[in-house]
Amino acid sequence: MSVTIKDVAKLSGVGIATVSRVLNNSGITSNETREKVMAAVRELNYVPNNSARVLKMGQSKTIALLVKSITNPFFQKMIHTIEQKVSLRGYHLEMRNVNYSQSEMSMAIKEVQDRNLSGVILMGGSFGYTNEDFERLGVPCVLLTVAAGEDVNTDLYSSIIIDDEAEGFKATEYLINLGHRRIGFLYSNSGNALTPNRLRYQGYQRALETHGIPFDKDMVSAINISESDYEFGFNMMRNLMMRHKDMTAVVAIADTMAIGAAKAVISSGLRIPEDISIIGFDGIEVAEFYNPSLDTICQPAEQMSLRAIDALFEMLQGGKTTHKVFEAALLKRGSCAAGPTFKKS
Amino acid sequence: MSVTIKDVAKLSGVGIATVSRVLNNSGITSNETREKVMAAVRELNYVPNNSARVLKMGQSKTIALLVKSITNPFFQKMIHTIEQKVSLRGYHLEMRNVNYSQSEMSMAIKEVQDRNLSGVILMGGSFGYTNEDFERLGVPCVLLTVAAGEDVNTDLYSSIIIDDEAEGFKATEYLINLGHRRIGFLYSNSGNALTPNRLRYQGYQRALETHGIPFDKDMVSAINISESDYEFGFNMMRNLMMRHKDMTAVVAIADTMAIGAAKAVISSGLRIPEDISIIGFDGIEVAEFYNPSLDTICQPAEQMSLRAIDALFEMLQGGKTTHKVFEAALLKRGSCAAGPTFKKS
DNA sequence: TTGTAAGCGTTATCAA
DNA sequence: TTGATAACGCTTACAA
Repeated sequence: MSVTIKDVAKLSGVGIATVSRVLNNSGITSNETREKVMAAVRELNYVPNNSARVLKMGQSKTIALLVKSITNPFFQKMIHTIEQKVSLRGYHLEMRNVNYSQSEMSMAIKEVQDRNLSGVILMGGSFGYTNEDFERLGVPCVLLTVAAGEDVNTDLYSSIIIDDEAEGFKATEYLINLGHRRIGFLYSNSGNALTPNRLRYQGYQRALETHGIPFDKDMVSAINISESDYEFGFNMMRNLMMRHKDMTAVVAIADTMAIGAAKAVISSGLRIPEDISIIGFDGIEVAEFYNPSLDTICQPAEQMSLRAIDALFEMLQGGKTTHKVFEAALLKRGSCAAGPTFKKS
Repeated sequence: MSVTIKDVAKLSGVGIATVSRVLNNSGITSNETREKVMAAVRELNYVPNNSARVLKMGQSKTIALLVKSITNPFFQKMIHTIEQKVSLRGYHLEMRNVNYSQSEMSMAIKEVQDRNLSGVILMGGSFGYTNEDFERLGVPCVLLTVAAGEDVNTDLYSSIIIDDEAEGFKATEYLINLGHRRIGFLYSNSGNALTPNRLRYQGYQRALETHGIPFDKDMVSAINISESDYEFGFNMMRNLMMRHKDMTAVVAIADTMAIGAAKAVISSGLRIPEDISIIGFDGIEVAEFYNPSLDTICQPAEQMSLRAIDALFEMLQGGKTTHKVFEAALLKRGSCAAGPTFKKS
C-alpha cells in the first residue's frame, strides 16, 4: 500500500536500521550511505508512519490544546501564536474544542492515554481542577487564563493568568472615578463554577462596595442562554436599559458582549459615551475598530501564550512549574465619558 | 507504564483477543466474559492505544481540516459545525492552520501518509489544484470555498463553493443600482493565484463594464501587507478616500475589511451610508452588530459545511463526488444608500 | 559502520 | 466461544 521503511531500505540497498538511523540522525552513518538513503527517500516520496513511531517510542511529541469555546475571538490570537511556537519546537499541536457541557479535564486524561500526548494546554474553563486531576493526567499541563483551586499543589501544573478579580475591580473603579454611580454588569457563567467571569463579577462588586455604592443585583444580567456573546450582550443590554433608565454605564465581561451592548445602546437611540459608557474585557481587535472604539481591559494575549508555551516546554524537560499573573491594560478609547457626578447639566 | 490490553486480559482472566473482541463488538462473545472484561476495563481505567490501533488497521478514522488563515472569523462558524459533525460520526478531526506562504496541498499529502488520515477538507486557499495533487493525496478530499482548476477531473474531489464572480457582480451591481458610479474596491490577494477574492474582483469589473462605468484601477486597493484584515481595510480605505474625493461607495471582499473601512470613513468625519456606502462579503456575525450594521453578501456557512461533511463521508463510503455551488444572500442592513445619481441635491 | 531481530499495543486469522 | 500468534512500521539494542 503505502511506502514504508522497507521499500526505502530495499531501493537504497541497506538495512532498515540504517534508514532509520539516517532519518533520525542517530548513531553513526557514513556519508555515502546517507546519500543513498536520502536519494531513495526522495525518489519514493517516503514519509515515516507516525503511528508506528509513536507506538514504538511511547511518546508522540504532540501537545493538545483544549479550548473552552474555540469561537471566542479572544482565544483566536492565543491559539495562533501557540500553534506557531509549538511547531517551531518540533512538536505537533492538536486543537480541540470543548463544549460548555463537557469536562476538559476528563477529555484531556482520555486523550493523553489514547494518543500518547506529551503535554496539555487548557484554555478557558474554570478554576475547579484538583490534585487528583493532574496526577491522573500524568503529563505536563499548563492552564491558560485559569488556574487550579487554591488548595492544589502548585508543583503539579503551570498557570498563566491575569488577576480577574482585580481587573474587574479596575474596570468598575474606572467608571466610578469618571462619576458613574448606576453601573450595569453584563455577565454569563456556567453554573456555580469559579470562572474568570465570576471573578470579574466579584471585582465589580468589591469596587462598588469600596466606593460606597449600593450593589443592586437587578443591574446584573446573568441569564445563561446559549446564544452568541454578541447577541447575549445585545439582548441583556436592552433588558437592562429598559429596567434602569438611570443607568449611565456598563461593564461587560467580554468585548464581544460589549459590542452587542453597544449596538443595543445605539439602536435605542442613545449615544456612547454621552448617554451610556461601556467598557469590555479581553482586548479583541474588532473592539478597536468598532464605532465608537470600545474601552477595554486588554489581556496581553501574545505574551501570555508565549509564556504558556515556555512553561510547558520547561516542564517537558523536567523543569519546574510556572505560575505567572500578568497585568491587563486599561485601554481608554472613547467609549467611556464623565458620569452624572461630574457632568454639568 | 500505561495500562494495556494485556493488563485487562490478565485481570479478567481471558485472552487479549477476547478483550479486543469485546471492545470492538467484533466476533462473538458470551455475555459472561463481556461483563468480566468490561469490569476490568473500568477498574483499570483502560483506554486503547490509538497508535497501535491505527498502525494495525492502516486507517485512523481521522480527517484533517486545513484552513488557510484560521483566524478569519468567517471560517470560525464553519470550523465549529465541521468539528461537531465529524465527531458525531465517530471520526476524529485534526485542524491545522496554513500560512499564506505554505502549500496546503503538500501539507495534506504529507499528513495523510504520516498520520494515516482517512480524508481531508481544505478550506480557503486558491483554485490551483491539479489532477496529480489529488492522485498523490490518495484519500477523499473536499474543497470548501474553493474548487480545483477547470481542467481537473471532477471525480477526484468534491467542492462546495459559492459563485464568487457572480457574487462580486451582485454586490457591485447593487451599489450601481442604488445610483453609485465611483465605487472603490478593497481587495487583497496572494500573488497571482486564482482565489475567491480574485473572482470577486472580476465580478466587480464585469458589473462596472455591464453598466457602462469606466474601470479605474486606481480605485482598487490591493497592496498586500501582512496586517490584519481590519487594519488592512482601515488603511486602504483611508488611502482611497484621500485619492478619490468623489468616491461614494466601496465593496470590500470581506466583512472584516468592510469593518476596517467603515472605521476609516467614520473617523474621517464622514457618515455611513449618507456619504459613503459600504458592502462586505461573507456574513460574519459581528458585521451585523457593527454601528451601523453592514450590508454584506452572506455565504450560507452552516449549510456549506454540512454539505462538505456529507460529501466527504459519501466519498469515504465509496460514493460519488459532490460539486455544489451555493447562492449567497445579499443582506441589506443599512450601510448602503442611494448614490449621487438618485440623490436630490 | 552496518544489519538482524525484538518488541511497542493493537487487530485479525487460525485452531482449539 | 475462545486463545495463541502473526503482522502493522518503526526504533534500538546487540552482533557482526
